[in-house]
This record gives sequence, C-alpha cells and structure tokens, in this order.
Amino acid sequence: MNSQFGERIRTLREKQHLYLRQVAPLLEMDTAQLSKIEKGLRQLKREQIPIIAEILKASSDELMTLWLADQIYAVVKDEKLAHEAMQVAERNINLKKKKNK
Amino acid sequence: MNSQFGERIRTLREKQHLYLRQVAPLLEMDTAQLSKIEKGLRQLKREQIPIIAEILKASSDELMTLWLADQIYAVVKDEKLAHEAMQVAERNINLKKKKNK
DNA sequence: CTTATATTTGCCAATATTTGACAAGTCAAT
DNA sequence: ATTGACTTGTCAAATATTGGCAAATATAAG
Repeated sequence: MNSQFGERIRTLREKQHLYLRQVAPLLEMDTAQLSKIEKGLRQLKREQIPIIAEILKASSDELMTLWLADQIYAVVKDEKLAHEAMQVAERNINLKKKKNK
Repeated sequence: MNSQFGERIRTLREKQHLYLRQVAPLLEMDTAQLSKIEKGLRQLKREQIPIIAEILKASSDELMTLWLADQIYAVVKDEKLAHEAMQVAERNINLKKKKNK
C-alpha cells in the first residue's frame, strides 16, 4: 500500500469510466503526471483536491483525509517510534484545538 | 507550542549549563543555526539526533519521538481533518507492522 | 555609558527536493 | 501492424530548505 489517495482516485476514476486523458487536462497536467499521482509517485497539490473531488463526484473531505494520511505516512513509515510520535502529535493537535476555543 | 523538539533540547542544554557556542560546533553548525533549531525555525537533520542526545545526555528515542511528532504536526497543524488523517495513517502503520512479521 | 558575552534575526547564496514536460516504452485489443 | 490507454525514464525548471555571515538585541558588569 503505497498511496491510499492514489488508489482511491484511480478507483473513482474507473468507476466513472473516465480515462487519464480526460481527467488530466481538467487538472492542467498531462496523463503521465496523473498516472504517477495515482501510483503515489507524485503528490497532487493540496489545493487541487477539491477540484478532483468534483471531477470524480467524490467527497472532498474523504480525499483530503487520505491525502493527508499519505503525507503523515511518508514521515513515519520506516520509524520504529512511529506510534509514539503520532500519539504526541495528536496530543498537540488537541491542545491546539482547545486553545482556539 | 511551535516545536516540542526545540523546546526540549533547549531545556536539556540549559540543564547542562551549556551555551549554544559550546554545543553548535559539536553538531558542525554555528550558534545562529542551533538557535533557530531550538526555536523551531529550522529542522535538525534526522541523523544528528543521536549525536545531540549524547551531547545532552538525553534519550535518543525521546528526542526522535519529539522530532517526528514535529514533522507530523507540520503536515496537519492547520487541517480540520487532522484527526481523521492521523487515524488513517496509524492504521496503515499497523497494517505494515503486521505484514513485516 | 562602554564593553563583553549570549542569543537572535535578516539576508541571500548554496544545496536539495519536487515538479513539469516530453519522448519512448509496455500492454491489450483488433 | 495499428491504435489507444497507460507507464516509465530523463532532465531542466521551479520550489523549498539550509548554511553562513553580519548585524541586531539583550543582559550583565565595570
């Protein structure tokens, strides 16, 4: 499992019977790039997520979540302390939330 | 709270009564850089963590955990879906662990 | 007020990483 | 053998990060 986001948009695209050639121009890229994105060899730009969500008639939040999860995974994937680090990070997020209230 | 790692090494350094000027050369950098690292404006290189742990007589694992947590935090800090993304990422880590057994 | 020491900040060139674009490649169907 | 969909490799261009230096600030001492 290399890229949850990539796998997901590929599935969605196929479900819509769309070709790379049809989707790529809507994201202002060529098919090679989109292919790499689907395989997790490139990252879609964060701000393009809502756009592809609309093209694929999918939930922008769902795709954003997978995209972020991929970024996190890239940081910790080979780390023995991955779990501990995620716990600490999660705590910091929660602290931040409280502060903003 | 901008950098858990930075705050921690500053605390440790002060506890050892060491100056930036004394620690920085051991990491092959100048005081300005180390100062920025302590304030979270720069990242220490991952492979230098064991070195600074030894200098500050601290646990390498503890510092590594904080360092990783900072990297994760940088990804999700302004994201409303931070929590969901971390859950997904954590699941992927766990799946990976299983596979490697 | 001047000096000394520790730390911080701003700047920008150097380095590293990621991306964009294109060409050539594979694969399957016909 | 041709076509269409997708993939892969390469490399220059665009971006991001870092390193190094000089100047600024802060604090304390004389």
